[in-house]
Amino acid sequence: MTDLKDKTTENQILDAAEAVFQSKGMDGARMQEIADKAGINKAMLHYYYRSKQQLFEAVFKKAFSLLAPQLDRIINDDSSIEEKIRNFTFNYISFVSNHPYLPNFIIQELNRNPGFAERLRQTEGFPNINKFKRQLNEEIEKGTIISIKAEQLLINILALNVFPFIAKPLLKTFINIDDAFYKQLIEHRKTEVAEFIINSIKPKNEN
Amino acid sequence: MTDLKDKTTENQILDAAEAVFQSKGMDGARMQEIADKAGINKAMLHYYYRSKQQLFEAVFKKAFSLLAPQLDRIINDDSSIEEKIRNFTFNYISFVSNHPYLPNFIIQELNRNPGFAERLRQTEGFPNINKFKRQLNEEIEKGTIISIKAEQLLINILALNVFPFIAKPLLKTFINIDDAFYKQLIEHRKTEVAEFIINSIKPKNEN
DNA sequence: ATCTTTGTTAACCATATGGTTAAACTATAT
DNA sequence: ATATAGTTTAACCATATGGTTAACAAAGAT
Repeated sequence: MTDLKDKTTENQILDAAEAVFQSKGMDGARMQEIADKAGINKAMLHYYYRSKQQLFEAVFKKAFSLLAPQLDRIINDDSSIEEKIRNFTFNYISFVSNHPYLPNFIIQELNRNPGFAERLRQTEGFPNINKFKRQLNEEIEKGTIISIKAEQLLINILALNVFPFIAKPLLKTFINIDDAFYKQLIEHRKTEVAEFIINSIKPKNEN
Repeated sequence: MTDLKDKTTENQILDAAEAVFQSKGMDGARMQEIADKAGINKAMLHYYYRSKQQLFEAVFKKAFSLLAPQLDRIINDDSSIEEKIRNFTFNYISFVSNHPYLPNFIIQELNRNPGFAERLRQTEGFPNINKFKRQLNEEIEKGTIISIKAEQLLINILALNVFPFIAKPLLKTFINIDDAFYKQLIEHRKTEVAEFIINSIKPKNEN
């Protein structure tokens, strides 16, 4: 019977746990709130996931597995560096716009528990950057891209794409705009960020 | 007597609270741990700062007032956009290298309590971007900088400078390097990030 | 039909946690 | 010396919190 029918409860729990953990973090989350949101008894949480920690890890791994393989796929396909930058930017911002809590959740919890990050590398779909590195160096060699370390470029790509979601409250206040305008800025970034990056790594005087 | 002599206890508390709050966040911090770290009785925390919330806010405001005015000063001085980018990048990365918990602490707590951000705008030293905006638009008019919205450029500048500190555990795993090498990457970024940005906003074919 | 496994609940438990209190201590002013 | 105001402590308190238990319900297997 544990096939598909009674998965409902387990899924209700996971859904509720996602909502609570992702908006309040491990420390701020309360088992009671998760139970309430799932519409079940608190004991059920422990019946399906032994402890808060294990429920949390289930949520975390699911969240991570939603983002990481996406990045991995794009940086390891057959397109050019330039196309990869455009693809990643567009896909990532589109996806995260619909899951705005994800990036902050992941980064926050990795900060709380840095050892966690290491355990993730073993995960299926964890981004491998070797191909990207080789490809970038080839394009630099050919002169189609200026000299830049792959690590730095990858940090820059991630920074420009992820940061606006993580720092939204700060940035909104800083540039003094409301939610609607912020959303609009993000929308523009789906293409602008890629151009910004590409502009930066394209050689000058290319005529 | 409350002049300078007995400020010690109050300062010990604030120092301890800083350490604990900044590494564990509001939710993860424990009053007992702060008391222990300060080497005093837990009741003292409430004697000097009525509640956890008030102690937290003291820590938060101090942290914010360490970063914000620095940014404000740079973007409102008389130098060119290009110089401002170089100055900010160098100063910010240098400063935060010595206070690595600060950016994550601030951004995390603003996410936990977005209303907090609004209250900060009144703060002395809160960055005002109007001059930067005007200046940027003038330079764009003159053709020394390509067309870009001030808001987007500011987001990009902050993203490239701040993100590597916030996402350190993720990035370390992602690009598969140890602490020493990460430190080195950051060191390079003190100048590289500015060049990256400037490269991106400088018109091509400038000869 | 009834035994067994799985799912669910209400009540309970031990401990952690933010906060309080009353008494003791310290030092200064008179 | 001693009254006074500020400082510090140990003990205490109410509540929140993660987790457990025992009894009960549902459903499949025999």
